Amino acid sequence: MLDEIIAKITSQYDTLSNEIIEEWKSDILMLELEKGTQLVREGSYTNKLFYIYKGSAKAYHLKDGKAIADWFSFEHEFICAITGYFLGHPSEHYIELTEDSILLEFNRKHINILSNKYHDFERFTRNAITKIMLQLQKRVVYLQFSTAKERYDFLLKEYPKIELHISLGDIASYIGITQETLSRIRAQK
Amino acid sequence: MLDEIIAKITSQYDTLSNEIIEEWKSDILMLELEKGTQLVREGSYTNKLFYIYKGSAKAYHLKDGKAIADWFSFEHEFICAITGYFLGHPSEHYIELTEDSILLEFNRKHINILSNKYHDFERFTRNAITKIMLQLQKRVVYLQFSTAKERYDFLLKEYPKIELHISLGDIASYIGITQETLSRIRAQK
DNA sequence: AGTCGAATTTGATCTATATCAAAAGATTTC
DNA sequence: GAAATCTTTTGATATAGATCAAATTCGACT
Repeated sequence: MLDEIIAKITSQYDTLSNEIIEEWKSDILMLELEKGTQLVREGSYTNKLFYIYKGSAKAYHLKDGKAIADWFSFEHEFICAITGYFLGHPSEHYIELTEDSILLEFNRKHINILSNKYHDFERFTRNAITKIMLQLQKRVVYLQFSTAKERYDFLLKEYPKIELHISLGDIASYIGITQETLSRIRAQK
Repeated sequence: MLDEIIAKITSQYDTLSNEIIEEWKSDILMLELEKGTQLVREGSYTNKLFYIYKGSAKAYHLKDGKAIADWFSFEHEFICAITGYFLGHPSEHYIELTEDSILLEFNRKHINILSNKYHDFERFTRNAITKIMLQLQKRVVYLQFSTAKERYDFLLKEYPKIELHISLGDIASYIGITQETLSRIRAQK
């Protein structure tokens, strides 16, 4: 099963040689965890990167005591506590499963070792980061200047089935509006 | 002078061998252009990446006929029409110099050739993209849920001297508020 | 199946910021 | 250096969406 998942991951980016994949596999954890499990807590040092095989997860932070969603990850996507992972700072984010999930856990050190050792793996990580960067760029554009309804419509275009997996409150905070406002937008559809 | 600039760039990320630098130099254009010059226009295909050595530039797009700033770049920073460059789509952005500037122009094809040929160069580009990604992440956080004043304070912390280089209207659109609101925030300092 | 707690909806009110308009200041141009 | 143009400020008003509060619906657990 792990082979199958890795085949799926590499098909999304670049093909990697068997040699690289074998070495990579030696340090991957496969986890099956239930909804609500916290993978990362705010303030902790984290060097973990997750790949969702089944299920979904969210990264969020607290502002004035309220949870604000920062990143959702669904099947075949990565998620990490972004500043913690890339900068080595204590995490500003929590990561929590929003459904019962099967996921892979990678370790930053091991990823870096592989990136340094294999040019192909370095390219692979660059492509993964580029994808995250472009997703963030899209979010900036619609957070900058658009109405609550435009934000919601944009999100639905990106993730048509998000409602099946993520609660209204989390969706609202992700697009920068209150849950009451989102509820009213939904009502008039 | 080109050598000096390249030394500065690589010192910000990773050291590159002389061999790589020589090959890289063979396809770099150095430009001295005046304020207001448009480097990229909306709708055009663009495979150019710029590095600001002196001066500054902005990327912006039009929404309902109004210019909305997406990215500022100051001395020793990169700028490109992000979706055009990374996805090969017609550009959604304009890029324009906000001051008389000296800049380097790189070509995507050449960058990609170097990245494929040299592992060290691949790592260098990954680091540059990671930096852009982290900048975008920070912007998302403050655009998501903060008041006009919080956004402005945050921007000033990031770029204390931005006022010397960028007009009030551009700054306002960058943080997602109107210029009248920004003017009033400034007034009560 | 019924109970309890959480999530969502609905209602009433408030407020930060947008919008529209015009004046005041800067900067560029010939 | 006066005219023209662009940028910033100030004022008056409108409004999208926040906030506060309560009712309703949903879902998990015994």
